Amino acid sequence: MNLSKDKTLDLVTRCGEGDEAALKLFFESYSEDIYNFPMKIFHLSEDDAGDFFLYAFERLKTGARFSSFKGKSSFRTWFYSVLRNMLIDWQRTKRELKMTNLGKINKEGKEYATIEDEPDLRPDLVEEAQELTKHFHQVLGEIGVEKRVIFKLSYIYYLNLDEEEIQFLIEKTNLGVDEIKKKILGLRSELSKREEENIRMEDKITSLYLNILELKEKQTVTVKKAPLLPQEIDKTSQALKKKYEQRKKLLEKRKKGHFLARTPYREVADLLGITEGNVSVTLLRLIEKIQKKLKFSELSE
DNA sequence: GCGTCTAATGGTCGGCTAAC
DNA sequence: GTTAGCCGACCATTAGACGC
Repeated sequence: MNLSKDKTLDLVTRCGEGDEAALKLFFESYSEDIYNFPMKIFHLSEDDAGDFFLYAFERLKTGARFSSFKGKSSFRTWFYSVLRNMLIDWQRTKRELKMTNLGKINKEGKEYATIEDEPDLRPDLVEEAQELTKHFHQVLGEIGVEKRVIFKLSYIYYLNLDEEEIQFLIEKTNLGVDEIKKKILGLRSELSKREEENIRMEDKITSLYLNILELKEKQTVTVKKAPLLPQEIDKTSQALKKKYEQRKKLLEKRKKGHFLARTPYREVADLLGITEGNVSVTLLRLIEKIQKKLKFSELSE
């Protein structure tokens, strides 16, 4: 459904006031956009898009978010920014749930999500993520301590070393506990810069998508004036092509896992006194092994 | 068969400059 | 201010050899 600018502004204002009829009409008009958003911009699967839809719905249904729309930009531009921020929050929540047990309990004794200080209304998803975390650590625990340390050091930004692993590092490096902790803190600090850069790249992907939408709109308008402005059409087409290529490159990088804050092999190799090639090959085989085990257990359930 | 290592290769990044 | 192109340095991956 395409509403006029005035009608959209009126609808959004009423949603901001918590008007139930307006909220109902809003979801009737924009459900499809919310659902398609993660697939179009972040190339997520339909399953993930469904999960994100529920996440977004829970956060939009009160109408409180709409009060920040002042009509300075087009509603769609504003709305996509809101969805983009929500999607980043959702992905972070998912990632944290997969890596660690949240362990945060509210006054009523319920677990809550880390991003927003409110109860998590999707217990099924929480349970599923916790199960996966448990499984992942179980599989990791079956690997020898040396390999496990290589793996955890490589992803030290997201994982913690247990006592056995720290003891192994002490013996292997002849460093004291404090020195090892200092080293790990140093690595995490460096990696946090990389994580910030990753978030910046996610923002860039969204911004490119919005640019593409604007250019497409411009192209439609210009084509209507053709053949008077053929050069203008050509210019817009070229700009559009360029934006598509930039976005494609970033999406490919993300697909290859370049948006993960992984410790450089050199750091891991130096600390353990092994070669970088050794780290690389060990990590590659470990990842294959872990994936195989996780897939096998999924199939056997 | 598995693990480790090395050398070669390909890919990426950062700095610089020029053009728009 | 942004983008593209170039180049050298650095990093990650891979193939192949070797030992257990």
